[in-house]
Amino acid sequence: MSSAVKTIALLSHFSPARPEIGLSELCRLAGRDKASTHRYLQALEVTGFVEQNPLTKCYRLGPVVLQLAQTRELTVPRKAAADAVISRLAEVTGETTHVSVLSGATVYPLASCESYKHSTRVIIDVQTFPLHATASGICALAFGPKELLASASENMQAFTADTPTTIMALERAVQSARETGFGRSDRWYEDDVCSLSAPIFDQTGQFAGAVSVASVATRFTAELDRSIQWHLAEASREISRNWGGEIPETVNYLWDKSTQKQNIMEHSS
Amino acid sequence: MSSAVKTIALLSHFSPARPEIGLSELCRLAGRDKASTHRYLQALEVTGFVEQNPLTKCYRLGPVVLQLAQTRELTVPRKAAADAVISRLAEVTGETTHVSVLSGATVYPLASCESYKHSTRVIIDVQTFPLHATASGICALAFGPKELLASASENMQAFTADTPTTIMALERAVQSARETGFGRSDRWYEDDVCSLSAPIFDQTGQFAGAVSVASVATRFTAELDRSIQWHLAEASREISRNWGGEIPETVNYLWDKSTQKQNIMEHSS
DNA sequence: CCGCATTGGTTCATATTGTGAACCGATAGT
DNA sequence: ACTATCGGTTCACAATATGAACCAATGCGG
Repeated sequence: MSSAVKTIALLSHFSPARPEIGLSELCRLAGRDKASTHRYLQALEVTGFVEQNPLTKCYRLGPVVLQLAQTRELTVPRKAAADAVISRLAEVTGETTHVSVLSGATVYPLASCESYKHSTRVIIDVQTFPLHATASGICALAFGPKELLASASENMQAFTADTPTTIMALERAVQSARETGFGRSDRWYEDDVCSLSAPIFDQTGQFAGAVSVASVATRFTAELDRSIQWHLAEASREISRNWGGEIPETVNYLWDKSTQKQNIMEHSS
Repeated sequence: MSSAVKTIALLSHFSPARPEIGLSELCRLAGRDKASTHRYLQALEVTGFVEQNPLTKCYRLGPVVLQLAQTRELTVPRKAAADAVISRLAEVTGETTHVSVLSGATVYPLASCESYKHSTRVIIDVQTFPLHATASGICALAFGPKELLASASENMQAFTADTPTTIMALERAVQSARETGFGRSDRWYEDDVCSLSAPIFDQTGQFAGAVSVASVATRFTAELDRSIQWHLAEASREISRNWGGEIPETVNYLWDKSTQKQNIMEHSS
């Protein structure tokens, strides 16, 4: 691994939950010695990626990240387009919603929105969505480039008792997503969290990301499941359109079928 | 220089004006060979800092920068606080306004706002504000840590025919800023651009950044100058308050004096 | 259709750079 | 006064970065 990657990797330890980190603490988090970590931090400091709180000596993210984000958003204005959609999605479903994007072999969070309908709700605070254990990840495997499966199977960490840890279990989940048009994670990544995801497609016609609803497992009824599916399909259609893409007919067919089935069920009930 | 710094430095070549860059082009911009540049880019790609446009093979900023920016903004929510103020400032002055922050020995842009009052206006598209040639930089030298002067005098590049390039000229500018409470740049960085800056102070009582108005030189009259000074002082007071700081009495006194002098002039006119 | 230029990307012997245990001085709690 | 922690530095040793030369692919003018 290049030293540049090791240096840059330090940045991933900063998060809203842990925005300021001292040298020793960062050593522990990164699993490295003080000398190296300090050198890395100096490299990040001269480039403006971190700055040191002069009072506490702790490090925090620096101002250049704001510049870069602005350029990224002007280049690929995906966040702004997704924000409004997931906000509405959170409102109608009453659950936490989020959008993730695929870059290389990794699914990154792009934006999230919490609903205030319930006093308990899911908080999205992850750096990357594991391919094998999250609804977004399953979506990526089912509708994204097929090389992803290799990456996914390399590291199938068990986050909960239910996380799929065998290739067979993973392939079953992926197959199910391809048949329904939705990724699904039932207490696979966090206890008590059920998630549903719909794939998003961009101007190249490729899988570009996923829009998801994360619900507290205890209130995730079959009815809510159906409702979320319908709204997810709508949300994905809208975001895909905003990103310059459109839903492939094969996927559209799956969603329509799923919706029709629901209508039938609703009529018969 | 560490390889990490060299790697990270590649990111600074991405800007709204040049959001996607090919390998060869980046080699030229960075002044390095293809092999190294390619290795750097791979490091940036695996960490999600850049991604490759699959069609053009060009590289562009990746999604992680958005994550980092979000964390930064939650940690140090300076941009949001400044945005509203510079927007109003742009409206009342009719000129382009911006806010910069000091991190280490570098002044970075944080936010900018263009006025639509005139058909010609200044566009802010810089990565860093040179200490010796911009109003923000002079502010930093005049009111920031005194070590900055050494950094500034190390590289006094002449951007225009009027850029101060001697220590003496620079010290004169800094002295003037200390006496008036405003940084000033009269066609020092770009031809036809006059800028005025007021220092911003944060919760530690230290200089934290500057708020500036950049005007097209040909319409920069003495009257506009006075008007901008008054509004800048107000803007700085407000942003400093938002950032948890307050204006030192010494600076407040300078601004008040400046305003009073203006009143006297207005009365006598 | 050919030749020339340019693209993104790779190889490998060489030389620079990264590494981390041990260390220092400062601070804080017992 | 003792101990533990903090941020930060040193230096012999080991790994990593470097870049000229090299492919293969693409585009373009004649």
